[in-house]
Amino acid sequence: MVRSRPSQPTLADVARAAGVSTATASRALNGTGPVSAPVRERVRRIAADLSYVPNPLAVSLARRRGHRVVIGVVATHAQMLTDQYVARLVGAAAREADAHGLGVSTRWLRPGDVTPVADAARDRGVHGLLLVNHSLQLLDAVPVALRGRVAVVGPGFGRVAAHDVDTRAAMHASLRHLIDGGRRRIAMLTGPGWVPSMRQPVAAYRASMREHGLPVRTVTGGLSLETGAAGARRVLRSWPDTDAIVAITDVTALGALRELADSGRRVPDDVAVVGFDDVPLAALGRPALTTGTHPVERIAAGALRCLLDGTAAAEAEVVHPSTLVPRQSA
Amino acid sequence: MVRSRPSQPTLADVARAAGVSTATASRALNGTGPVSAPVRERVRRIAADLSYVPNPLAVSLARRRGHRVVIGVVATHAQMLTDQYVARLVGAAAREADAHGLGVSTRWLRPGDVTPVADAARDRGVHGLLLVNHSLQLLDAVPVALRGRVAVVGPGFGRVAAHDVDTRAAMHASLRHLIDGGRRRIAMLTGPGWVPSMRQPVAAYRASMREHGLPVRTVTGGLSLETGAAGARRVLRSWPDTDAIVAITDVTALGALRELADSGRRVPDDVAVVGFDDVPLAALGRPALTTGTHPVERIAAGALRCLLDGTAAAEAEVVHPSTLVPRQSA
DNA sequence: TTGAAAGCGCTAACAA
DNA sequence: TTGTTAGCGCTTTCAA
Repeated sequence: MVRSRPSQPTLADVARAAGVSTATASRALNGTGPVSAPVRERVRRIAADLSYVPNPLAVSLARRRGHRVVIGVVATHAQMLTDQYVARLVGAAAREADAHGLGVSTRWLRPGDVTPVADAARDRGVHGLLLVNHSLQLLDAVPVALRGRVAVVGPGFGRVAAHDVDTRAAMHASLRHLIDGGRRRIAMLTGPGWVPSMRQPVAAYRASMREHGLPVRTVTGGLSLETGAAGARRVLRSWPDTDAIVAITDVTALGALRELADSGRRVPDDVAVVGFDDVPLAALGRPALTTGTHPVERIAAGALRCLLDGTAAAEAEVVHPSTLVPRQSA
Repeated sequence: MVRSRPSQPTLADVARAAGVSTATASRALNGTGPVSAPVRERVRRIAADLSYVPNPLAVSLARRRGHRVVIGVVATHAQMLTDQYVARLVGAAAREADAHGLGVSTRWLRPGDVTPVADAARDRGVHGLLLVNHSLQLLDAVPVALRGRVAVVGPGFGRVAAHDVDTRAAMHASLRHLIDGGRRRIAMLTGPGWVPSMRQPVAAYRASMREHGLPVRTVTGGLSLETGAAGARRVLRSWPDTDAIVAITDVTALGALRELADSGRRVPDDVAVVGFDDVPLAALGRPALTTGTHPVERIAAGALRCLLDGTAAAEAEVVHPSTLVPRQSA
């Protein structure tokens, strides 16, 4: 089959110009296997001269690995894929992926539906899977074919490589800040029960409060502004003497802030409020929200990297620190 | 070379089971080329029975096309890649890409530096390029090798396929809303000059104001809260009787809102404010910001789709409508 | 309407 | 330390 010469130089071109076989050229460029120093240098120089760029498709095909990382987001509604947090995560992953010649794509996973994981295992284009908002059940459904190619953002349950923010330490820091500021009757607005990553801070809150001999006051909520406001209302009704509220997320905290304003309480004078996530809005609102940072970019980069390096098999649980940002609300 | 049988069925397996050649099987499954109806049916059924999933890498390699879409974001700082707008765009693109078995990655382009575009053309893994915040100069630097595989978010200058929000109509709608509400002395906070997509709304503002016989009052700004506040301050100093401000983005508008509050003006009583983008914060703040929606998800999906379909060559300029969301600020 | 076979560009097992 | 060569799984000529 005669075909017009493609413009891009291939490994064969480099090898020919260097007077070696493609195998040697491959070894020289990848640093894999034995190659004499002079040959390696020559091959590399010639590759540079020809401005040779390996075809990542051919590389991946030959290495039998996929070309993209699928970010599986567990959510009740497809709309949650456009959530700020998810977008931040995907953006960071997409950036990290570029350096490796890979791409990322996102996929919606319904809670309880594990078939997408099996599908991913069957798709040879999938290099790895990054799970968000996953449950333990989902991790248990990961087929062997995908072993070592799965990482999660959140708790790993000792099953897979996991990258998470240190919500426990963040909660301790928030409570310490409040207690140091003289608050004693501190209530917590928690998240919905189906998100496992939101159970840890609640546990930390309980433990910390007990440890300080302070009353435990929790109200279960959602993740929206409205549920935050409703939660604050419930708190004030149940325990009118509450002098501080810690919320599971900034959005919840902002809802609480609004409710407090509407009910005539002064923040932070009457009630202090602390959030978590440090969304852009936190710094801009009035009063500006005291909150803990969420190093999403670092988490995404870390998780993606261990997926790309094949480090996922290590099943490491990396916890990224959060920093308390004191502003006006507490 | 002996190798353990891989678990995934290949096209060869399907062809063998159907008693045809791989060529016929390929044609039958892809619907390309002539295949008799019964053969096609048989092949498809067998493929389904075997739960055959084509290897996207092999497909792409054979078809000589890339496996990922690179989103090139022109920005002065790398940090702008973590911008809300960009994250929303990337998130939407990643979602759309998944259905096509592709991935996306992002790359930072410094203003004026066109080498990354040439690099992308040289990388056989790049299926297409999606440019954001691009300049005309950048589009002119697109090498022929990339022709028809580039799409942009923003103005296409008649060079490439372009998807954009209808900023012109959005500006007209905002001004109509203000004028209907009795405002006459309407100032505009514009964006930095190097972002070409931000010139159109300014032009629309000028045209519309002239058309109504109203005074044109523009103040050049940045895209941050601070520059928004500074812009509002300049407006009030230059034209103290200003009764409305339209801002190039929501963040700028929020900055103006804060400045107005600090200077004791009531919104919307003394001065009305309209933004653009409809960021989450717009609805949550007090007063809630009147703004125009920015259908980023639809823009990203559209741009990506025309990249994947090869429709990019059509050089179509698709303009997505924006909707005015009246809230408290105007 | 079908099949044989030549790629696509690279990696890695094996022999030398 | 190097080269030969058989894949990786699919598409697409070309001849039948």
